[in-house]
Amino acid sequence: MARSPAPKPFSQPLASSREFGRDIGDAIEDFIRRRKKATINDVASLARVSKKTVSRVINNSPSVRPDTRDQVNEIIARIGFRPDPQARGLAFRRSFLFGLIYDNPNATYVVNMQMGALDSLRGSGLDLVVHPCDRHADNFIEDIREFIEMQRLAGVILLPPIAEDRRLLELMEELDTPVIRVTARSGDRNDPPIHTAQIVSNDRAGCAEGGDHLAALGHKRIAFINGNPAYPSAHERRAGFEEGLRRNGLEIAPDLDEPGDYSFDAGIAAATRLLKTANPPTAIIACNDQMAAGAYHAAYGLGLKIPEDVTIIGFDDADVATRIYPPLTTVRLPIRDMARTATETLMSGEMTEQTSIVFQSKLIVRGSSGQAKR
Amino acid sequence: MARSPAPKPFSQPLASSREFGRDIGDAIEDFIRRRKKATINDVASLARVSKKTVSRVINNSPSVRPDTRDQVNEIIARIGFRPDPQARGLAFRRSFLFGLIYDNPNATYVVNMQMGALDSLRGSGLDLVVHPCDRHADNFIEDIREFIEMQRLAGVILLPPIAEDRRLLELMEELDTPVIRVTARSGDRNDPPIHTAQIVSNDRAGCAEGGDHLAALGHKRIAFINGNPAYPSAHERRAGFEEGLRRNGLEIAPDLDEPGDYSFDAGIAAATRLLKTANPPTAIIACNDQMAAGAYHAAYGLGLKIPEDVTIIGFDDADVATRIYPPLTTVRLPIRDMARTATETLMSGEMTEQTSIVFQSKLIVRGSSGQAKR
DNA sequence: TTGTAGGCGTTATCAG
DNA sequence: CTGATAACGCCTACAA
Repeated sequence: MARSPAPKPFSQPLASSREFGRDIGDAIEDFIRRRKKATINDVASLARVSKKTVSRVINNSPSVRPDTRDQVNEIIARIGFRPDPQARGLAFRRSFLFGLIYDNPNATYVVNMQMGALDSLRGSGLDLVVHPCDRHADNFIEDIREFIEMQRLAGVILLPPIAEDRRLLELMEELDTPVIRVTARSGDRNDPPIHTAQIVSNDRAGCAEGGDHLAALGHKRIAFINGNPAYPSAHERRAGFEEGLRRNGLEIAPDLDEPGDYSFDAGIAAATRLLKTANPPTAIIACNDQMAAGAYHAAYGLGLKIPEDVTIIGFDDADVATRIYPPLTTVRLPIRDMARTATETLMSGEMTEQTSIVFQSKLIVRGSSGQAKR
Repeated sequence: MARSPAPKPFSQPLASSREFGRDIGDAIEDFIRRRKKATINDVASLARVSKKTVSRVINNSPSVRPDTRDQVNEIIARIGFRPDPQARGLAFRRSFLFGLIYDNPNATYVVNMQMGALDSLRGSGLDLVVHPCDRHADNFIEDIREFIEMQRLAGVILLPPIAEDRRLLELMEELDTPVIRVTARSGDRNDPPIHTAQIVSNDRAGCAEGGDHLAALGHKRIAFINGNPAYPSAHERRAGFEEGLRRNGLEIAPDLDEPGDYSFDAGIAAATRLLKTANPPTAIIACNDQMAAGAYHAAYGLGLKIPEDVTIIGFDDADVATRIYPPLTTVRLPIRDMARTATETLMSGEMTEQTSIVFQSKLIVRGSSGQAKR
């Protein structure tokens, strides 16, 4: 996976106040008047240097005499030259585009990731191409291969859950395009090692805080609605909650342990079963906010009050967490920050297979959690 | 705004089972074995034709003899040649990227638009570059200009509210890049005409249905929480609701007419004021779902029940509409369909300044609306 | 219908 | 440090 460092994106040089000979000044005025898109040739002839020298300036080559550089930069600023990414890309065999690839149904999550990536991309001359995909489609891998190869992406960001997909990681290894994965930390499961830089979220930390929180509120009969077990995040979150409960002498009630799949409907179904049992829980932990919202519906549908009759906790701190009533106690991940860091790491070109930056999750206490009545 | 039609994106030819001479077959096998990215030159030499002929096949030029075309396509399929968008773009002076430009805080809306656009782009060889922006930033216009000019976008899709921005429309007119705007129909307001193709949503139709709906439920004391008046959509929606009420002999109670700005917090504030009045409304119309969710919070905060004590209606049918309890009666816009159509229209190249495709909104009745008690 | 020469705007090579 | 010349992969113009 040895990779040449990405070419440095273009950055606008500051205009200097250097003086030009009268003739050159006129030539520049002429040029500006024509209002045509400037090319490297225009800069070269106006600056009386070769294209290659201009190219060197553009790419911050150290082997340019300072005054030559200044002169070129002056012209560039004056005529408003911007190198064409297409032409540069053709020569570099690499575009000035980052690809964001995902198969994630959570709109808020995706948009936050996009925003974070764009935060870091802004002003760099790079742009973001989004590529949702369907990991269950027959051409899943081929579709992505084509996307990356055709666009000759400068970098790729993979979001969960496909960032865990073996087939995809193999593809990335083959493609020789810088990649970074965003993923939930897979603590102690013994998967084969992954040779890709990653931004990992420590889902456990915040979940454990959730366990503490429930203990502090006096809850003893605690239910759990699991996430989709196909995703590492589901295991991580569960492990986190269990750890938090265990260190307080508590546990998930074995008879109140429901499967789920991260969907709103699964949340309704699971919570309905839980709340209809003879000895219902005083608190329900849902593996994400969507299912927590489902639990609200189940509770309200049964005429229960939140948090008086049942405490509910979620995970994600998605928009929905504050929209449902009462606002949901949940665990927040710094999504946008993660995306920023992922993008910056990718841009820096200084990452290795070992690169792994961890972000901590944390509990946000809101109105859905209350004192246990029993 | 005269524009040359966009070059047709590349589409994969079907592999045929044509027979090759032994030597050519070998050459192909050799090529495939080398596993290097194929170029137009490879195809040309293997097919024993000139690059230009291959180019014609790629671009579906009619002036290629059918059997020549087949032969070239056969080679293309066999060696897996895909034309390089960068090189094509350089020659065409136009990239194979569509830009989606917006300044919209609604994640669901944005993602739906992206999905719709990508639905239509899929398999076309075009990709989508997303470009959120800040219409209040100093460099708002320049930022977008640079984005479009540098990437030489093949097309641009503008979403509301910036699709209404005069400065931006002037820029687009100047830039000579195909654009399509997505916007709320501005019925009878006498703005200067807009010279850009547009996909318009008829927000009124569904809102009027909302008025009918409230009338049918016997509501008479009806409150309104307005959207941000800076957006045409706010006026359109209001006009729609008013029309629906009026044709049933009803109106928005003059003393229950609250300003708003589409934000959740504004919804809470306005609804709180409304519900605390001496003679509160039996129904509240909110200009979007976020504010409707805010109204839920206000109602619940005051110990009221929905819909027993107050009926609430929103607009958008955003995710949140089904997550809050009870599910919200709201007006749905076919966002994704609109994005698909916008994209297809842009791809077809057959649009004019006059192009204007209207999508109807419609009422979705859910649990938040009930019979008026008074 | 097909091919040749040249160009799109940039960078790589390798001399000076 | 700088520059001429040849790519990069494809398309347009003009010929044949």
